[in-house]
Amino acid sequence: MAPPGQRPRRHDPDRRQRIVDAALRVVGARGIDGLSHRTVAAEADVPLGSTTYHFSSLDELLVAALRQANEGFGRALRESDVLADVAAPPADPATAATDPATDATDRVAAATELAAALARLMGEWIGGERTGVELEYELYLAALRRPALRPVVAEWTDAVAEALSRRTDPVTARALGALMDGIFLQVLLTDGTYDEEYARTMLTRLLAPTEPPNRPPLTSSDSPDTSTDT
Amino acid sequence: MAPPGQRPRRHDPDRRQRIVDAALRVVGARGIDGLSHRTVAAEADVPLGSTTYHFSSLDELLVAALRQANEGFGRALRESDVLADVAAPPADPATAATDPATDATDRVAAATELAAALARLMGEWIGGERTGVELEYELYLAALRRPALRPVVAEWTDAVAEALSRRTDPVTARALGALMDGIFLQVLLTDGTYDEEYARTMLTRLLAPTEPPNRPPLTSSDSPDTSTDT
Amino acid sequence: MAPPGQRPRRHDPDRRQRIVDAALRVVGARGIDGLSHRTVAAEADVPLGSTTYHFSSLDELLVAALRQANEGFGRALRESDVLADVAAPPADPATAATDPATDATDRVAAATELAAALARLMGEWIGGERTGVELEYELYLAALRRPALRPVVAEWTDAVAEALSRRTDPVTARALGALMDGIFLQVLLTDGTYDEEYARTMLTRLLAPTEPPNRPPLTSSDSPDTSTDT
Amino acid sequence: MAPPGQRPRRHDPDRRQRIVDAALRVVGARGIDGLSHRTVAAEADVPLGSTTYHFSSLDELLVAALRQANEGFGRALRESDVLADVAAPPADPATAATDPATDATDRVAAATELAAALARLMGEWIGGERTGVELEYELYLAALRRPALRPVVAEWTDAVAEALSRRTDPVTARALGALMDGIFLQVLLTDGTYDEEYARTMLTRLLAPTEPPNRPPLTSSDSPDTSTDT
DNA sequence: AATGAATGAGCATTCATTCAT
DNA sequence: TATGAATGAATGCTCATTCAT
Repeated sequence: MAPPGQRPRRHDPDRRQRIVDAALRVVGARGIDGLSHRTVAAEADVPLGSTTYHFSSLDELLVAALRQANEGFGRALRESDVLADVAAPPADPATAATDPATDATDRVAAATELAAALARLMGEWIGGERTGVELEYELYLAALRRPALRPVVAEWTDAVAEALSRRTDPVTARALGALMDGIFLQVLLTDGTYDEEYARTMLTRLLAPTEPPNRPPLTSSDSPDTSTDT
Repeated sequence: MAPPGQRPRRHDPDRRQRIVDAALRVVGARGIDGLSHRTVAAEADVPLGSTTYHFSSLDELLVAALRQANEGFGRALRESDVLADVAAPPADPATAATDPATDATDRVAAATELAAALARLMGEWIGGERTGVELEYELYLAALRRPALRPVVAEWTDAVAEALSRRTDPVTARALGALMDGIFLQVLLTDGTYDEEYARTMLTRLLAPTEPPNRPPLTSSDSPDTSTDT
Repeated sequence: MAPPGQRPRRHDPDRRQRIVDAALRVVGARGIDGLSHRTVAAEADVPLGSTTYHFSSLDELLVAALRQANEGFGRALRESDVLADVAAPPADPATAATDPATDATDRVAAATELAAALARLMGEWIGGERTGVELEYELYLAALRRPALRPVVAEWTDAVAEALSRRTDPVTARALGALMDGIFLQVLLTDGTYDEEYARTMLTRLLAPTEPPNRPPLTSSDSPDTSTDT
Repeated sequence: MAPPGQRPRRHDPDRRQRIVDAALRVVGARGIDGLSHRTVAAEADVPLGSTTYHFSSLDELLVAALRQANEGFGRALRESDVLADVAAPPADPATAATDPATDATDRVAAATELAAALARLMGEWIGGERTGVELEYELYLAALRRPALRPVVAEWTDAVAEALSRRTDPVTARALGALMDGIFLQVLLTDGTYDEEYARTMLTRLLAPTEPPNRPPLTSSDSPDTSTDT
């Protein structure tokens, strides 16, 4: 039994974990630029050499930290009502297409509901301590210049897309993620405030595909300009 | 008279400008973390003291650099056909609502067109050297942790929103910006490829406000799976 | 029974040998300064502790490595035609001194031949990958500051001198070694190219003692064999 | 006037020089491996940052140190009687070739003399503190793995060759340098003793081109300058 | 107004070695 | 007998900033 307050502590399992936790605290408090072997060692109360032993480079530590942060939000997502089985995932639109009118109505309702749930979740997340969101976005955005983080970000966006795919098609799911990112950033980067109503509206639009009103849907003239890309 | 071969260059107007240009090159090449008084002095070929003289802190230099980068994209935006006066800006959707049917048709056409123009612009931007986009996003996102940059980012998002407001309402304009950011980031952060079709589709949805149900619209062919990505 | 995919490898004979081989590769690739318990363990694919177990200090490992490198060149020397018994080793110049003229002629011919063989061998050695020579010289020269290596270097120079003594007297043999070292170093230290002709010429001179022809100039005390080496 | 013992010392010219001197002392005392920004700063009694300011890399410092060491030996060489104009430099052996017999005699005498002077100089150098020679050779040999030093070594060998060219042809001059290096190394690397007689003998041989006795002495095309160096 | 010299803090990383198993 | 974990020291280097000109 090691005397408390001292620092013999040879055998120390889950020291690795403690270091990751400390890294998240450091990034939260001082930003990624504030993360160094020294700062994290101090925060975790372990010797300097210990941090380089467990994570041979800072990138490695960042990867672990980002992955852990992702799990945090993933859990929040899962625990929220976003994924509640209000309506069965309409994975295949064709199956349920018995009564068009009813179907459409249901789909719009489901979309509204999902958008609202997402907007609420966003509000909850950003409403807490700003540090939390900032921390996660800082790690997330660091992938811009640190290729080592990119696979982890990809894992993350895939996971979100997949989760939302239970309530919409995969492509839309990705777009929802993109829009949520964009909205968060507008708030974070400009010292703005989060407007849940705005988020809900826009997410809803993304979920309700452009459907021209009561006219024979898209005229053929619509096809050509579709293909204008590249 | 300065001895030839030396580097006197006292009285040097636009030295300030040269420093900003150099800063952009440095950030493009080595990231924000690679920006220092030294690196920028070397890149601009000015004495070290000169950089601290003109920009007493790095933040100040970053502000100037971000502002200049913004102007670059602003110019591209203005020169593109995104803002072409195809249709008069329907600033207030209510005003033009004379003939619902015609109006709706026009609006859909205008939306499709604007979305396509934006998606194309995005493609052009990201299609060039990745460095360019990366550089701008790096400066832009740096505001997350550098309050000094936040006003500049706000200026920027306001400018974009205002520009787009000529073709849609201000709120939607902001959302377009958010979605564009989100899409760009998905590409940049995951080493992904830009899918113009996907971008066009989602921007279109954002531009086509949710039309309340009770009508029998949707043909199955119109459902989300249209957006074939990859 | 070790689980597959792991790396149990307890009882591993010739692990010691594998470590020495790895050390040579490491020095070849990264220089002596790049040699550490860690690098060699990685290169040999053995656990870190294993290197400190078999070689309690780096000097010990260097000794083993140098000895092994020497054997490599020793073998090359033996396999070359340098030691071919073209002419019987004129160990004692005096013995054969029957007919001065003939003898002198023969000796010149033998010297020319030996010098040519040595120069050729040098060319072959340095002509391959520069890494090989560099590696050996690096270990060899390390003795300058590492007394532990000096006995090994002495072994080596003695061995070379002894080998050459079959074709010339011991003192000259040592000088040949010295000149070869000097020539190699001129090439290695200045990024120069090896000039076999030059080497041959100078080795020949060393082998053909300044024997004043039929004139009486030099006092006998001046002749080379006077130089009693230790 | 700065208070002694303190360390204000802002304006300090020739601090650069002091650092180089300190570097030589450090290498002399602890070897190149013992040279670090810290050790040299301590030895020179300057702040750590000062060493990195004046020499942005250790290689740069080593270059300066080696150059300075070279100058030391160069001075010794110049001050010795090695270059004394005993006989006019027979730069072109052909010119003086009036009376073959006399000429040959003179040349042998000159060679003997030069060799003796060189051997004596070597003895003086190595006879002093071993540290001096060791230090210079350590820097010199470091070029093996540090390309940055190679040009300096080349400068040096060229300078020596050129100096000796006043007393012999350039190719032979280079060979003299090589042999001297080789002899020094045999002493330094094996804890041996310097044998001036041996050195003199071998240097003499190098200076006395193999001229077969009483036979028509090799056409001039065969003389040392044959060895076409680059 | 402009700048080169100077400096102390801090950085990521590598390392020989110790130690408990 | 081997070995993975652990650790404190050290290294090369970059830096923002200060200061005397």
